[in-house]
Amino acid sequence: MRNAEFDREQVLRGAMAAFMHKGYTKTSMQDLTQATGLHPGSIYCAFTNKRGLLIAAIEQYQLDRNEQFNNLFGNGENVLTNLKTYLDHLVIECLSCDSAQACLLTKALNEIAEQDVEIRDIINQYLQSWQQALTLQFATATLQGLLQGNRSSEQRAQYLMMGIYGLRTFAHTHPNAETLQYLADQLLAEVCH
Amino acid sequence: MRNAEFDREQVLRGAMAAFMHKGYTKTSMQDLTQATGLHPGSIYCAFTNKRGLLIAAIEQYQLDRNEQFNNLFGNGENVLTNLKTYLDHLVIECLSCDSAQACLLTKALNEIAEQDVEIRDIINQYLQSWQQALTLQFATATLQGLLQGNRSSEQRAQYLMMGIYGLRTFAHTHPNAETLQYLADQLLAEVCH
DNA sequence: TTATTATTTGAACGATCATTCAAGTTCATT
DNA sequence: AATGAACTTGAATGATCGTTCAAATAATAA
Repeated sequence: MRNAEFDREQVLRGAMAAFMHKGYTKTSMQDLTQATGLHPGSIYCAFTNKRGLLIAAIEQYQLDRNEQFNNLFGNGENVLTNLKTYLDHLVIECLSCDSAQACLLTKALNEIAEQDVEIRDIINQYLQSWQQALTLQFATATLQGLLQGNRSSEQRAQYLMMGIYGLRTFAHTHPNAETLQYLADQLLAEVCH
Repeated sequence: MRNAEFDREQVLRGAMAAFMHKGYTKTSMQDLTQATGLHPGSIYCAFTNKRGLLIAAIEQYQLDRNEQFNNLFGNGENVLTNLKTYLDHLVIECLSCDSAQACLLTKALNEIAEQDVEIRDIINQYLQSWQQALTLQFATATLQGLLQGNRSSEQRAQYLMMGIYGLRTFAHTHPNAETLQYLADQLLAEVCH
Protein backbone atom coordinates (compact mmCIF):
# COMPACT_ATOMS: atom_id res chain seq x y z
CA MET A 1 0.00 0.00 0.00
CA ARG A 2 0.89 3.60 -0.39
CA ASN A 3 -0.88 6.86 0.23
CA ALA A 4 -1.03 9.80 -2.13
CA GLU A 5 1.78 12.27 -1.62
CA PHE A 6 -0.09 15.42 -2.50
CA ASP A 7 -2.36 17.55 -0.33
CA ARG A 8 -5.79 16.99 -1.78
CA GLU A 9 -7.25 20.33 -0.72
CA GLN A 10 -4.28 22.22 -2.05
CA VAL A 11 -4.52 20.41 -5.38
CA LEU A 12 -8.24 21.08 -5.65
CA ARG A 13 -7.85 24.76 -4.86
CA GLY A 14 -5.28 24.99 -7.64
CA ALA A 15 -7.67 23.29 -10.04
CA MET A 16 -10.49 25.56 -8.83
CA ALA A 17 -8.44 28.65 -9.64
CA ALA A 18 -7.58 27.34 -13.09
CA PHE A 19 -11.18 26.44 -13.91
CA MET A 20 -12.45 29.80 -12.66
CA HIS A 21 -9.85 31.67 -14.65
CA LYS A 22 -10.22 29.98 -18.04
CA GLY A 23 -13.44 28.04 -17.75
CA TYR A 24 -13.65 24.27 -17.93
CA THR A 25 -13.27 23.67 -21.65
CA LYS A 26 -10.43 26.10 -22.21
CA THR A 27 -8.45 24.80 -19.26
CA SER A 28 -6.09 22.19 -20.71
CA MET A 29 -4.56 19.28 -18.86
CA GLN A 30 -1.29 21.12 -19.23
CA ASP A 31 -2.81 24.07 -17.38
CA LEU A 32 -4.04 21.68 -14.73
CA THR A 33 -0.71 19.97 -14.22
CA GLN A 34 0.77 23.42 -13.60
CA ALA A 35 -2.08 24.57 -11.37
CA THR A 36 -2.08 21.41 -9.27
CA GLY A 37 1.58 20.42 -9.41
CA LEU A 38 0.49 16.91 -10.36
CA HIS A 39 1.52 14.98 -13.44
CA PRO A 40 -1.18 13.79 -15.82
CA GLY A 41 -1.00 10.21 -14.62
CA SER A 42 -1.51 11.24 -11.00
CA ILE A 43 -4.52 13.30 -11.88
CA TYR A 44 -6.06 10.39 -13.75
CA CYS A 45 -5.18 8.03 -10.94
CA ALA A 46 -6.79 10.22 -8.31
CA PHE A 47 -9.69 11.80 -10.19
CA THR A 48 -10.30 9.51 -13.18
CA ASN A 49 -10.75 12.38 -15.55
CA LYS A 50 -10.44 16.04 -16.29
CA ARG A 51 -14.17 15.98 -15.69
CA GLY A 52 -13.66 14.14 -12.40
CA LEU A 53 -11.21 16.79 -11.31
CA LEU A 54 -13.80 19.46 -12.05
CA ILE A 55 -16.42 17.65 -10.00
CA ALA A 56 -13.98 17.30 -7.11
CA ALA A 57 -12.99 20.95 -7.40
CA ILE A 58 -16.64 22.01 -7.37
CA GLU A 59 -17.18 19.94 -4.25
CA GLN A 60 -14.21 21.58 -2.56
CA TYR A 61 -15.50 24.99 -3.59
CA GLN A 62 -18.85 24.22 -1.99
CA LEU A 63 -17.13 23.02 1.20
CA ASP A 64 -15.03 26.17 1.41
CA ARG A 65 -18.01 28.44 0.78
CA ASN A 66 -20.05 26.56 3.31
CA GLU A 67 -17.44 26.98 6.00
CA GLN A 68 -17.21 30.68 5.18
CA PHE A 69 -20.99 30.97 5.41
CA ASN A 70 -21.18 29.18 8.74
CA ASN A 71 -18.37 31.26 10.17
CA LEU A 72 -20.27 34.42 9.35
CA PHE A 73 -23.78 33.39 10.33
CA GLY A 74 -22.80 31.23 13.27
CA ASN A 75 -21.70 34.12 15.42
CA GLY A 76 -25.07 34.58 17.13
CA GLU A 77 -25.24 38.23 16.09
CA ASN A 78 -28.26 39.93 14.60
CA VAL A 79 -29.26 38.15 11.39
CA LEU A 80 -29.79 41.36 9.43
CA THR A 81 -26.37 42.61 10.42
CA ASN A 82 -24.86 39.38 9.17
CA LEU A 83 -26.79 39.60 5.92
CA LYS A 84 -25.50 43.11 5.41
CA THR A 85 -21.94 41.91 6.05
CA TYR A 86 -22.49 39.03 3.67
CA LEU A 87 -23.54 41.31 0.84
CA ASP A 88 -20.75 43.76 1.59
CA HIS A 89 -18.27 40.91 1.25
CA LEU A 90 -19.90 39.97 -2.04
CA VAL A 91 -19.47 43.49 -3.38
CA ILE A 92 -15.82 43.52 -2.39
CA GLU A 93 -15.31 40.15 -4.01
CA CYS A 94 -16.95 41.36 -7.21
CA LEU A 95 -14.62 44.34 -7.25
CA SER A 96 -11.43 42.38 -6.71
CA CYS A 97 -9.78 42.10 -10.06
CA ASP A 98 -8.61 38.52 -9.77
CA SER A 99 -10.49 35.93 -11.75
CA ALA A 100 -11.85 34.29 -8.63
CA GLN A 101 -14.53 36.95 -8.55
CA ALA A 102 -16.80 34.54 -10.36
CA CYS A 103 -18.64 31.85 -8.49
CA LEU A 104 -17.39 28.47 -9.70
CA LEU A 105 -20.84 26.99 -9.30
CA THR A 106 -22.65 29.47 -11.52
CA LYS A 107 -19.74 29.69 -13.93
CA ALA A 108 -19.71 25.95 -14.46
CA LEU A 109 -23.51 25.93 -14.55
CA ASN A 110 -23.47 28.44 -17.38
CA GLU A 111 -20.76 26.69 -19.33
CA ILE A 112 -21.57 23.02 -19.19
CA ALA A 113 -24.84 22.43 -17.39
CA GLU A 114 -26.70 22.08 -20.64
CA GLN A 115 -24.30 19.45 -21.89
CA ASP A 116 -23.79 17.40 -18.76
CA VAL A 117 -26.83 16.45 -16.72
CA GLU A 118 -24.85 14.86 -13.89
CA ILE A 119 -22.76 17.94 -13.26
CA ARG A 120 -25.82 20.14 -13.54
CA ASP A 121 -27.57 18.09 -10.88
CA ILE A 122 -24.56 18.30 -8.57
CA ILE A 123 -24.33 22.07 -8.95
CA ASN A 124 -28.07 22.51 -8.51
CA GLN A 125 -27.92 20.50 -5.32
CA TYR A 126 -25.18 22.74 -3.93
CA LEU A 127 -26.99 25.91 -4.95
CA GLN A 128 -30.16 24.55 -3.42
CA SER A 129 -28.46 23.83 -0.10
CA TRP A 130 -27.04 27.34 -0.19
CA GLN A 131 -30.52 28.72 -0.70
CA GLN A 132 -31.84 26.62 2.16
CA ALA A 133 -29.17 27.99 4.44
CA LEU A 134 -30.40 31.47 3.56
CA THR A 135 -34.00 30.39 4.11
CA LEU A 136 -33.04 29.28 7.58
CA GLN A 137 -31.53 32.67 8.32
CA PHE A 138 -34.69 34.42 7.20
CA ALA A 139 -36.77 32.06 9.32
CA THR A 140 -34.65 32.95 12.32
CA ALA A 141 -35.00 36.65 11.56
CA THR A 142 -38.76 36.25 11.26
CA LEU A 143 -38.97 34.57 14.66
CA GLN A 144 -36.99 37.47 16.09
CA GLY A 145 -39.45 39.91 14.55
CA LEU A 146 -36.78 41.54 12.40
CA LEU A 147 -38.62 41.35 9.10
CA GLN A 148 -41.47 43.36 7.67
CA GLY A 149 -44.01 42.09 5.18
CA ASN A 150 -45.62 38.70 4.97
CA ARG A 151 -43.47 36.86 2.47
CA SER A 152 -42.23 33.41 3.30
CA SER A 153 -38.60 32.82 4.22
CA GLU A 154 -38.22 30.68 1.13
CA GLN A 155 -39.47 33.46 -1.11
CA ARG A 156 -37.02 35.87 0.46
CA ALA A 157 -34.17 33.42 -0.02
CA GLN A 158 -35.11 32.84 -3.65
CA TYR A 159 -35.21 36.55 -4.33
CA LEU A 160 -31.85 37.03 -2.64
CA MET A 161 -30.29 34.20 -4.63
CA MET A 162 -31.59 35.81 -7.81
CA GLY A 163 -30.11 39.12 -6.71
CA ILE A 164 -26.74 37.59 -5.90
CA TYR A 165 -26.56 35.87 -9.29
CA GLY A 166 -27.51 39.13 -10.96
CA LEU A 167 -25.07 41.24 -9.00
CA ARG A 168 -22.19 39.02 -10.04
CA THR A 169 -23.05 39.33 -13.71
CA PHE A 170 -23.75 43.04 -13.38
CA ALA A 171 -20.32 43.51 -11.81
CA HIS A 172 -18.74 42.35 -15.08
CA THR A 173 -20.25 45.34 -16.84
CA HIS A 174 -20.03 47.87 -14.00
CA PRO A 175 -16.99 47.13 -11.83
CA ASN A 176 -17.78 50.18 -9.77
CA ALA A 177 -17.93 50.25 -5.98
CA GLU A 178 -20.68 52.83 -5.57
CA THR A 179 -23.01 51.26 -8.09
CA LEU A 180 -22.59 47.74 -6.77
CA GLN A 181 -22.94 48.83 -3.16
CA TYR A 182 -26.12 50.73 -3.99
CA LEU A 183 -27.58 47.68 -5.72
CA ALA A 184 -26.59 45.39 -2.86
CA ASP A 185 -28.16 47.72 -0.30
CA GLN A 186 -31.30 48.02 -2.39
CA LEU A 187 -31.47 44.26 -2.70
CA LEU A 188 -31.15 43.76 1.03
CA ALA A 189 -33.79 46.39 1.74
CA GLU A 190 -36.17 44.75 -0.70
CA VAL A 191 -35.62 41.26 0.65
CA CYS A 192 -36.30 42.36 4.22
CA HIS A 193 -39.41 44.28 3.32
CA MET B 1 -16.75 40.34 -59.20
CA ARG B 2 -19.08 38.07 -57.38
CA ASN B 3 -21.33 38.34 -54.37
CA ALA B 4 -21.58 35.86 -51.55
CA GLU B 5 -24.16 33.19 -52.12
CA PHE B 6 -25.33 32.73 -48.58
CA ASP B 7 -27.85 34.74 -46.57
CA ARG B 8 -25.77 36.48 -43.95
CA GLU B 9 -28.52 36.76 -41.34
CA GLN B 10 -29.49 33.15 -41.76
CA VAL B 11 -25.87 32.05 -41.38
CA LEU B 12 -25.41 34.19 -38.27
CA ARG B 13 -28.58 32.88 -36.66
CA GLY B 14 -27.32 29.36 -37.22
CA ALA B 15 -24.00 30.25 -35.63
CA MET B 16 -25.83 31.99 -32.78
CA ALA B 17 -27.80 28.84 -32.04
CA ALA B 18 -24.67 26.70 -32.08
CA PHE B 19 -22.76 29.06 -29.78
CA MET B 20 -25.69 29.31 -27.37
CA HIS B 21 -26.11 25.57 -27.29
CA LYS B 22 -22.51 24.47 -26.73
CA GLY B 23 -20.73 27.64 -25.74
CA TYR B 24 -17.97 29.23 -27.81
CA THR B 25 -15.04 26.98 -26.96
CA LYS B 26 -16.89 23.71 -27.28
CA THR B 27 -18.45 24.64 -30.60
CA SER B 28 -16.12 23.20 -33.24
CA MET B 29 -15.72 24.45 -36.77
CA GLN B 30 -17.38 21.23 -37.82
CA ASP B 31 -20.39 22.19 -35.71
CA LEU B 32 -20.35 25.60 -37.32
CA THR B 33 -20.19 24.31 -40.86
CA GLN B 34 -23.28 22.26 -40.07
CA ALA B 35 -25.07 25.08 -38.27
CA THR B 36 -24.36 27.63 -40.97
CA GLY B 37 -24.31 25.43 -44.06
CA LEU B 38 -21.01 27.07 -45.01
CA HIS B 39 -17.76 25.27 -45.70
CA PRO B 40 -14.71 26.19 -43.60
CA GLY B 41 -13.15 28.24 -46.37
CA SER B 42 -16.27 30.35 -46.83
CA ILE B 43 -16.46 31.06 -43.12
CA TYR B 44 -12.84 32.17 -43.06
CA CYS B 45 -13.35 34.21 -46.20
CA ALA B 46 -16.38 36.02 -44.76
CA PHE B 47 -15.58 36.23 -41.05
CA THR B 48 -11.79 35.78 -40.83
CA ASN B 49 -12.02 33.47 -37.86
CA LYS B 50 -14.09 31.35 -35.59
CA ARG B 51 -13.73 34.32 -33.27
CA GLY B 52 -14.85 36.69 -36.03
CA LEU B 53 -17.93 34.58 -36.58
CA LEU B 54 -18.73 34.82 -32.88
CA ILE B 55 -18.38 38.60 -32.94
CA ALA B 56 -20.66 38.80 -35.98
CA ALA B 57 -23.16 36.45 -34.35
CA ILE B 58 -23.16 38.55 -31.20
CA GLU B 59 -23.81 41.65 -33.27
CA GLN B 60 -26.71 39.96 -35.02
CA TYR B 61 -28.08 38.83 -31.67
CA GLN B 62 -27.99 42.40 -30.43
CA LEU B 63 -29.74 43.62 -33.60
CA ASP B 64 -32.47 41.02 -33.25
CA ARG B 65 -33.00 41.76 -29.57
CA ASN B 66 -33.07 45.46 -30.25
CA GLU B 67 -35.75 45.11 -32.88
CA GLN B 68 -37.77 42.95 -30.51
CA PHE B 69 -37.38 45.56 -27.79
CA ASN B 70 -38.44 48.42 -30.03
CA ASN B 71 -41.43 46.50 -31.29
CA LEU B 72 -42.65 46.02 -27.75
CA PHE B 73 -41.93 49.45 -26.29
CA GLY B 74 -42.67 51.43 -29.44
CA ASN B 75 -46.40 50.79 -29.31
CA GLY B 76 -47.22 53.93 -27.33
CA GLU B 77 -48.95 51.93 -24.62
CA ASN B 78 -48.48 52.40 -20.91
CA VAL B 79 -44.83 51.91 -20.03
CA LEU B 80 -45.56 49.79 -16.97
CA THR B 81 -47.79 47.51 -19.00
CA ASN B 82 -45.00 47.05 -21.50
CA LEU B 83 -42.50 46.32 -18.75
CA LYS B 84 -44.83 43.70 -17.34
CA THR B 85 -45.16 42.13 -20.80
CA TYR B 86 -41.40 42.27 -21.20
CA LEU B 87 -40.79 40.34 -18.00
CA ASP B 88 -43.56 37.87 -18.77
CA HIS B 89 -41.85 37.13 -22.07
CA LEU B 90 -38.60 36.67 -20.21
CA VAL B 91 -40.17 34.12 -17.88
CA ILE B 92 -41.61 32.19 -20.80
CA GLU B 93 -38.25 32.25 -22.54
CA CYS B 94 -36.53 30.96 -19.40
CA LEU B 95 -39.03 28.12 -19.24
CA SER B 96 -38.69 27.06 -22.85
CA CYS B 97 -36.50 24.02 -22.85
CA ASP B 98 -34.49 24.85 -25.95
CA SER B 99 -30.96 26.00 -25.43
CA ALA B 100 -31.73 29.49 -26.66
CA GLN B 101 -33.03 30.29 -23.21
CA ALA B 102 -29.66 31.74 -22.39
CA CYS B 103 -28.75 35.23 -23.44
CA LEU B 104 -25.84 35.02 -25.87
CA LEU B 105 -24.41 38.26 -24.51
CA THR B 106 -24.22 37.14 -20.89
CA LYS B 107 -23.28 33.61 -21.85
CA ALA B 108 -20.32 34.79 -23.89
CA LEU B 109 -19.49 37.36 -21.23
CA ASN B 110 -19.26 34.61 -18.65
CA GLU B 111 -17.24 32.29 -20.83
CA ILE B 112 -14.64 34.43 -22.53
CA ALA B 113 -14.84 38.00 -21.30
CA GLU B 114 -11.96 37.46 -18.92
CA GLN B 115 -9.74 36.15 -21.69
CA ASP B 116 -10.63 38.51 -24.51
CA VAL B 117 -10.78 42.21 -23.76
CA GLU B 118 -12.05 43.20 -27.20
CA ILE B 119 -15.04 40.88 -27.06
CA ARG B 120 -15.74 41.93 -23.50
CA ASP B 121 -15.85 45.56 -24.54
CA ILE B 122 -18.20 44.80 -27.41
CA ILE B 123 -20.57 42.87 -25.17
CA ASN B 124 -20.43 45.52 -22.45
CA GLN B 125 -21.30 48.16 -25.01
CA TYR B 126 -24.35 46.19 -26.14
CA LEU B 127 -25.47 45.52 -22.57
CA GLN B 128 -24.96 49.18 -21.77
CA SER B 129 -27.12 50.29 -24.68
CA TRP B 130 -29.76 47.84 -23.54
CA GLN B 131 -29.66 49.36 -20.09
CA GLN B 132 -29.93 52.85 -21.54
CA ALA B 133 -33.03 51.82 -23.47
CA LEU B 134 -34.54 50.72 -20.18
CA THR B 135 -33.46 53.96 -18.54
CA LEU B 136 -35.32 55.84 -21.25
CA GLN B 137 -38.48 53.86 -20.55
CA PHE B 138 -38.25 54.66 -16.84
CA ALA B 139 -37.68 58.32 -17.65
CA THR B 140 -40.84 58.30 -19.75
CA ALA B 141 -42.77 56.57 -17.00
CA THR B 142 -41.52 59.14 -14.50
CA LEU B 143 -42.71 62.01 -16.69
CA GLN B 144 -46.08 60.32 -16.89
CA GLY B 145 -46.18 60.08 -13.11
CA LEU B 146 -46.38 56.31 -13.16
CA LEU B 147 -43.56 55.66 -10.69
CA GLN B 148 -43.38 55.94 -6.94
CA GLY B 149 -40.26 56.69 -4.95
CA ASN B 150 -37.47 59.09 -5.77
CA ARG B 151 -34.89 56.86 -7.40
CA SER B 152 -33.34 57.90 -10.68
CA SER B 153 -34.30 56.20 -13.91
CA GLU B 154 -30.75 54.97 -14.26
CA GLN B 155 -30.85 53.35 -10.84
CA ARG B 156 -34.09 51.61 -11.71
CA ALA B 157 -32.64 50.37 -14.99
CA GLN B 158 -29.52 49.08 -13.26
CA TYR B 159 -31.58 47.22 -10.70
CA LEU B 160 -33.77 45.73 -13.40
CA MET B 161 -30.74 44.61 -15.40
CA MET B 162 -29.37 42.94 -12.31
CA GLY B 163 -32.71 41.23 -11.77
CA ILE B 164 -32.89 40.02 -15.36
CA TYR B 165 -29.39 38.57 -15.18
CA GLY B 166 -30.27 36.89 -11.92
CA LEU B 167 -33.58 35.54 -13.11
CA ARG B 168 -31.90 33.84 -16.05
CA THR B 169 -29.39 32.09 -13.82
CA PHE B 170 -32.03 31.26 -11.25
CA ALA B 171 -34.12 29.64 -13.97
CA HIS B 172 -31.37 27.07 -14.47
CA THR B 173 -31.90 25.82 -10.95
CA HIS B 174 -35.66 26.34 -10.70
CA PRO B 175 -37.27 25.85 -14.11
CA ASN B 176 -40.65 26.39 -12.55
CA ALA B 177 -43.31 28.75 -13.88
CA GLU B 178 -44.82 29.82 -10.57
CA THR B 179 -41.51 30.56 -8.90
CA LEU B 180 -40.10 32.50 -11.82
CA GLN B 181 -43.30 34.46 -12.34
CA TYR B 182 -43.38 35.38 -8.67
CA LEU B 183 -39.79 36.60 -8.79
CA ALA B 184 -40.41 38.57 -11.98
CA ASP B 185 -43.49 40.23 -10.49
CA GLN B 186 -41.60 41.01 -7.30
CA LEU B 187 -38.76 42.48 -9.32
CA LEU B 188 -41.09 44.69 -11.30
CA ALA B 189 -42.87 45.88 -8.16
CA GLU B 190 -39.54 46.69 -6.54
CA VAL B 191 -38.21 48.56 -9.53
CA CYS B 192 -41.32 50.73 -9.80
CA HIS B 193 -41.37 51.58 -6.13
C1' DT C 1 13.88 -8.29 4.68
C1' DT C 2 10.70 -9.52 1.26
C1' DA C 3 6.43 -9.32 -1.12
C1' DT C 4 2.71 -6.67 -2.44
C1' DT C 5 0.18 -2.92 -3.76
C1' DA C 6 -0.51 2.01 -4.90
C1' DT C 7 1.24 6.12 -6.63
C1' DT C 8 4.25 8.77 -9.61
C1' DT C 9 6.43 9.74 -13.81
C1' DG C 10 6.46 11.60 -18.42
C1' DA C 11 6.80 10.12 -23.03
C1' DA C 12 3.70 8.61 -26.50
C1' DC C 13 -0.97 7.96 -28.66
C1' DG C 14 -4.85 8.71 -31.57
C1' DA C 15 -8.37 12.09 -32.02
C1' DT C 16 -9.83 16.39 -32.84
C1' DC C 17 -8.96 21.14 -33.18
C1' DA C 18 -8.76 25.70 -35.93
C1' DT C 19 -6.86 27.03 -40.01
C1' DT C 20 -4.92 27.05 -44.75
C1' DC C 21 -4.71 26.78 -49.65
C1' DA C 22 -4.75 25.48 -54.36
C1' DA C 23 -8.09 24.26 -57.55
C1' DG C 24 -12.76 24.88 -59.17
C1' DT C 25 -16.74 27.80 -59.81
C1' DT C 26 -19.47 31.84 -60.56
C1' DC C 27 -20.74 36.36 -61.89
C1' DA C 28 -20.17 41.44 -62.91
C1' DT C 29 -17.68 43.93 -66.16
C1' DT C 30 -15.71 44.76 -70.56
C1' DA D 1 -17.62 36.16 -75.43
C1' DA D 2 -13.80 36.98 -72.88
C1' DT D 3 -11.73 38.61 -68.76
C1' DG D 4 -10.72 38.73 -63.99
C1' DA D 5 -11.81 39.16 -59.32
C1' DA D 6 -14.31 37.04 -55.52
C1' DC D 7 -16.39 33.17 -53.56
C1' DT D 8 -16.65 28.09 -52.83
C1' DT D 9 -14.82 23.67 -52.08
C1' DG D 10 -12.88 20.16 -49.11
C1' DA D 11 -8.78 17.73 -48.40
C1' DA D 12 -4.55 18.54 -45.95
C1' DT D 13 -1.77 20.69 -42.15
C1' DG D 14 0.45 21.29 -37.89
C1' DA D 15 -0.82 22.05 -33.27
C1' DT D 16 -2.97 20.83 -29.29
C1' DC D 17 -6.23 18.14 -26.97
C1' DG D 18 -7.45 14.48 -23.28
C1' DT D 19 -5.88 10.14 -22.19
C1' DT D 20 -3.02 5.94 -21.64
C1' DC D 21 0.59 2.97 -20.07
C1' DA D 22 4.75 0.68 -18.83
C1' DA D 23 8.50 1.56 -16.01
C1' DA D 24 10.12 3.54 -11.70
C1' DT D 25 9.33 4.59 -7.00
C1' DA D 26 7.62 4.39 -2.41
C1' DA D 27 5.12 2.73 1.50
C1' DT D 28 2.68 -0.80 3.96
C1' DA D 29 2.07 -5.64 5.37
C1' DA D 30 4.00 -10.06 6.20
